[in-house]
Amino acid sequence: MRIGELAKATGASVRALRYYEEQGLIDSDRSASGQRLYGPAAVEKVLWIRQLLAAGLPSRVILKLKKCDTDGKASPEELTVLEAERDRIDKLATDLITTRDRLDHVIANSTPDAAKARAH
Amino acid sequence: MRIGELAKATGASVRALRYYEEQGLIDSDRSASGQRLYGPAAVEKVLWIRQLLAAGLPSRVILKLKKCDTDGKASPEELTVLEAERDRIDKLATDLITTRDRLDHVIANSTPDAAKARAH
DNA sequence: TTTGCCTCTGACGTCAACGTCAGGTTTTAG
DNA sequence: CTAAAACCTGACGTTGACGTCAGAGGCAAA
Repeated sequence: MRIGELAKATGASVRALRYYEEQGLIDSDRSASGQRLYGPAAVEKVLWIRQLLAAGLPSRVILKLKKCDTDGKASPEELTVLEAERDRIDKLATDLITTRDRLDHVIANSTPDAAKARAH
Repeated sequence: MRIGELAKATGASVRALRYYEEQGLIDSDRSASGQRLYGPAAVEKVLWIRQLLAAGLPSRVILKLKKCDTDGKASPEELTVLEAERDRIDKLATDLITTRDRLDHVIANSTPDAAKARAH
């Protein structure tokens, strides 16, 4: 598949895909004329990258992760970084839940028919 | 308390606190010479703001939220925005959990003593 | 072959949440 | 009284993940 098709399949923009390649996060074959060509496995890879980006991992760290993934091994320092990221994500997730709950509470108090509840 | 003390109490930098004020997220009294003075309640307010920022809410949205909080009511459109943010946070949190799990899996496979497991 | 869309490589623009520096005033410790 | 530390207002710098534009070439249909 070409880059436009991969973009549609993943939700990433064409620019984003070129950026990922520029950062070393994905690879591509090239046609005789220089156009990028991807196998079907690229879809999953890009989706995974986007999940990690959404989780706040910078592309440098995702690059480490990719090496671990392909090599099946990591240096102790890299491993430390990855574990730190995992813990950060974990804390972030639980913090987000409490934030959502508080936000929900504020919304409830701002909802018109909450006047009754407050009046009580 | 003055701005430096509030910074230490909240973990925010002095610059960040001035930025929050600039965006209308917090208020401050001023001393005769123009220095910012805060009541003890400011600590909680700032911590809440930081939670929301960490959750990815832009300051514009946090400003809406502040108005709802002080007024105890919101316009329907504002309410829609806030509910959308809540849902976004909710989805983000669950996505983060699955991302962490996948990341954990990769880490396990990259750990030296995982060779045994793979060899099996 | 011409039309219209896709793709290419630079390269500059953007945006939010601050960091940082300059140049000056204020507060506090000794 | 003085020096260090904290504070003030601008204003410019930074960072990451792209958006956007320019100029040139590639590809399928009619």
